[in-house]
Amino acid sequence: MLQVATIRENKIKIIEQLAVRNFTDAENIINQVIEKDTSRRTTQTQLDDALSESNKLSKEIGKLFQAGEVQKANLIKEKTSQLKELTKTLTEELSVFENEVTDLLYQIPNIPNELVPAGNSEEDNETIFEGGTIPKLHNGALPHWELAKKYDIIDFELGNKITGAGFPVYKGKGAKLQRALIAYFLDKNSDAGYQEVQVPHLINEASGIGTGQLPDKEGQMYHIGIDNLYLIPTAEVPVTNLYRNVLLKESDFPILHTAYTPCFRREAGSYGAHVRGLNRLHQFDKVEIVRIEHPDKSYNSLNGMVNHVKKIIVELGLPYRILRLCGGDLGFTSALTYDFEVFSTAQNRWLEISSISNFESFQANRLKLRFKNKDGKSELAHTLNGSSLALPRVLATLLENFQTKNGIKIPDVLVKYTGFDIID
RNA sequence: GGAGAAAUGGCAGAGUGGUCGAAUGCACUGGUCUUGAAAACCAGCGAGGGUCACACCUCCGGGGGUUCGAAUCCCUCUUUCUCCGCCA
Repeated sequence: MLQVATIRENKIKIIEQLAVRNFTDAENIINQVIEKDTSRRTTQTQLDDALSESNKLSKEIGKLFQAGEVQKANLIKEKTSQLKELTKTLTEELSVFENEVTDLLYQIPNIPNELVPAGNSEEDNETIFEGGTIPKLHNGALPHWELAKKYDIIDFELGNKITGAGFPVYKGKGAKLQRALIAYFLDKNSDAGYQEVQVPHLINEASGIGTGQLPDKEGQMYHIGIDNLYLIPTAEVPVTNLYRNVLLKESDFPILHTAYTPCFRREAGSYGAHVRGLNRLHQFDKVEIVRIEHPDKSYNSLNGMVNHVKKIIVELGLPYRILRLCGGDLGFTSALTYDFEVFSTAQNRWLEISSISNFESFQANRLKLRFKNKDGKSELAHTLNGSSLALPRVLATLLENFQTKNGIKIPDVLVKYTGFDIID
């Protein structure tokens, strides 16, 4: 969430920038924030004064008791009782104002970076780079869900029995290929300086709030009621939350992590033909990269992350494009996002396999993730993350694009991980 | 799951109702000394709100309570440790 101080100081500019994401209610909400925060501060000052007075009197009472002047002490006690009533009222008022301000802040999305193009939907995303070549497939080339059946490497029906739709079972070379991809991605990330971490797959409420999944997107996560925990929708949540309530030194930057985790998403209301096969699942694997950065360096790092992911996709030999998300498609917490899409030849469509974002201080503010700057003041750090990569659609595209009449060829870089070079 | 103990500043560790935001040591930062380093000595050294800056307020695991006054007493939650049980 945004900081009230930032909102106060840049009100006009923020309203303008939020218009890029079609957030039309911005002016109204921002005015309310400022108004409520002013009340909050006034109340805070009144409360502080009352407490100050009360503290003074209490100390006096202490001294009087020690001096044995009980009567005088009792006289002052009456005064403090009145003050106590006052502080109680003010404390309640203060907490109401604080909650009102927080609730308002929760409704305001991150301020889009200047590079974010205006737009309403994914149609308006800006393609900034295309690479690789789309292969010519032989006659009778199949979509990946047919290939999965033909070579018996992914079973979509079997998962129905265990859990339900959207929980596929990977088998034999399918399972091995997926494991190979995970290992390959992790190695690439480690080589680029990202420290590997293994994190919990269940998160508590505070973690969900820290990275912005709660309270806004509660319905997207699986919730375990008995323990009030959520299954992670992405490794971003546990990994970024490693730094919740942390005060860093400037020399700690940059912080780079990579993690492999399964991801669980309810995907409520998104069934249909376009989500066949591996295109959209309730459980899928992903390798994530996360960075904690100095504010001056975060956009540089964002570009570095994009280049890093690009290299991996190029090595795999997939046709791809990089999109800069428009205001309408930009996530609530992000200031600038680049999506990678690969071309799934048999389906004749682009599939998103990575999304790389700079959240600036939006998450850091909720996380209370700060660092001591050169002036010795605490300042919010910047957080970034990206997929490198989401497995199912990479798998789908590999299967489709590298199919031949004799089987599915494994990209050279993966062979040392799979131990085989063809699925037949 | 049962029984007991504990949670204090970056770390260790005092503090059991009244000038305690908190002794002391280590670590860290600056300085003196030194050719340089170490050692020694001097000084500084938690966070948030608030202020032009002070003042002032809040925070001793989280929440609630008792009291004029709570790190200190009570309730509750969480976590950690020890013992027992169970177990990959």
